[in-house]
Amino acid sequence: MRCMINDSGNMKIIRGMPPAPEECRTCSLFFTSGSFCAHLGADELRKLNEHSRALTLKRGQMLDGSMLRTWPIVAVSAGVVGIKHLLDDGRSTIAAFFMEGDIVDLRRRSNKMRGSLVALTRSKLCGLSPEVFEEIVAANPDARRLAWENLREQTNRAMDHSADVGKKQVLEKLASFVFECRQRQSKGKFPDQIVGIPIRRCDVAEYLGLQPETVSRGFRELQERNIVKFLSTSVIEITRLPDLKRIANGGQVGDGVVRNDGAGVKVLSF
Amino acid sequence: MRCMINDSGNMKIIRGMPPAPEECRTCSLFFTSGSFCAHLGADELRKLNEHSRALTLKRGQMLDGSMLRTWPIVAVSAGVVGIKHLLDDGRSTIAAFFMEGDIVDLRRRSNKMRGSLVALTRSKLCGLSPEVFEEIVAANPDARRLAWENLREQTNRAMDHSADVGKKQVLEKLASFVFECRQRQSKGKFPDQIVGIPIRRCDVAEYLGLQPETVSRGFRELQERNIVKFLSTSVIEITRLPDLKRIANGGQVGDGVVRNDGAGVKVLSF
DNA sequence: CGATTGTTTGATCTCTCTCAATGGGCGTGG
DNA sequence: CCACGCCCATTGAGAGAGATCAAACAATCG
Repeated sequence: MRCMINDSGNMKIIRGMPPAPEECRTCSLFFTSGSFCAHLGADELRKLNEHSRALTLKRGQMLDGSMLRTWPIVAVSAGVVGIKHLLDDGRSTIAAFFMEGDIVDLRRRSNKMRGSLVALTRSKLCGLSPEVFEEIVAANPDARRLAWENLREQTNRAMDHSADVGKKQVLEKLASFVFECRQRQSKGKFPDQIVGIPIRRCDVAEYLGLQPETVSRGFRELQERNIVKFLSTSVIEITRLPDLKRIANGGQVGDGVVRNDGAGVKVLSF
Repeated sequence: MRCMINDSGNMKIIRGMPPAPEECRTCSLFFTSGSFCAHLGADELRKLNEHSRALTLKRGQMLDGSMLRTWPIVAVSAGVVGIKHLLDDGRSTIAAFFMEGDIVDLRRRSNKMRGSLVALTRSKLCGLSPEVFEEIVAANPDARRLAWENLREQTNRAMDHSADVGKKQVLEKLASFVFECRQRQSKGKFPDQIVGIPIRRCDVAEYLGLQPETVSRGFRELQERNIVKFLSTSVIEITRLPDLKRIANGGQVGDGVVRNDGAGVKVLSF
């Protein structure tokens, strides 16, 4: 890293290095320690920035094919974007979603891209030049490691998600989703047991392969069982973490009313 | 590439280079032009081989945690392996499957691995040393590009698959699955309209989030509609490619009996 | 503040799962 | 080489979970 943040929140450039480009210095990725950009030298950053394009998307806006051909690699600096697949009869699915720090590489070998990148909230992206990106990845081991880890993480998440939507029950899907949100939300944003749902109900539904109505009913049931509590539409508190975990793993769990917890054995009724 | 295959099928080492290790010379990956190993120099190959471990798995065998900690990166040289997720109540899901040429990187950042690698057919694997792998990827741009492409392809497949299992209908899942098999089967193995199903029905079911019975019924319906024809349990012929494609894309399609194709308009009955 | 979009609730229906039983294929062992 | 046994694939009938439809309510945005 060529820059540091001091206690008063100001950035301090390590002297002797040329400064990072203005656009980057105001970008959250520049400061996020786990992010690709934070591991670049000022010279690399400048070159990447010169061949980048900042994009601001409103919810619902979509990066179409021509855009993606020019900017197939996109870094997310704020908001949530998703890969949306459309079916002929209008049904649509969100195959994955990406948040701050994710680098989405939409280049695809032979077959055409299925799905397109859609903003699920107002979001800020940075389209990166594939050539410069490759160049940096070749030269900078740190950046390479991070890019590889990021992509691998996306693969793992996508595979986990496949399993989640494949295993059928609604409550299980929702519980897994809550944990996915918890794991991905930036540290320190909320206490551990508070989870922000970064996307709307209908997007949750499309992500989990459900109907919005079903999502609503499922969340309601979790709340009625005292496993979670909705502080607002998009912020929930996990009140019974073990139960939620058990549900996410496919284990049965009761209505939250403990009949007998004397010997660690809970007799549960339905 | 440091080696070539001549017309009579024999391998010819380009002179001046040390020969590749014996184990590699008998491995299919050594010859497959799109594979990682085929793009390594003999010296790289030898070093990788020295720190590798060949594994032969029978159907059902699983690479457990301790194995995966030592060999988190695995190249598949024959057969089919899958990532299997188990739920507390016994349900299981195949989140993804891998075939010849795939490099499966099971290293995972913070959270523990969900799911484990299981052989879906008798298969041959090669556990690679992460250190040597990294070293090669750093030094060899060709290898880096291939490894990256392979991983990205896995990500894309996993995301497509999420969408497939999320969008509900059985026939659509099966149609998509047939296309996935077709796309992934090695070129020249079958004519274009013939697709081999490399895994068993029950694995297809677990992969698509269905029950084996439902898979069976679905395939039967596709055959009754004259869209596909089963040459054997594991080999199918696509008889109406456009219809199968339409189904895979979520469009409605009739019973295969064309009522009126005069003006390109098909009136379909159900 | 009004219009639009998103969320929740209830009633009904349909698709897929479940359970049970039969049939076929493949490998094993004689 | 053939017969046996096991596992897998298939078929059918019934049940349940989630989808669908319709409508009221809440939230967001210009």
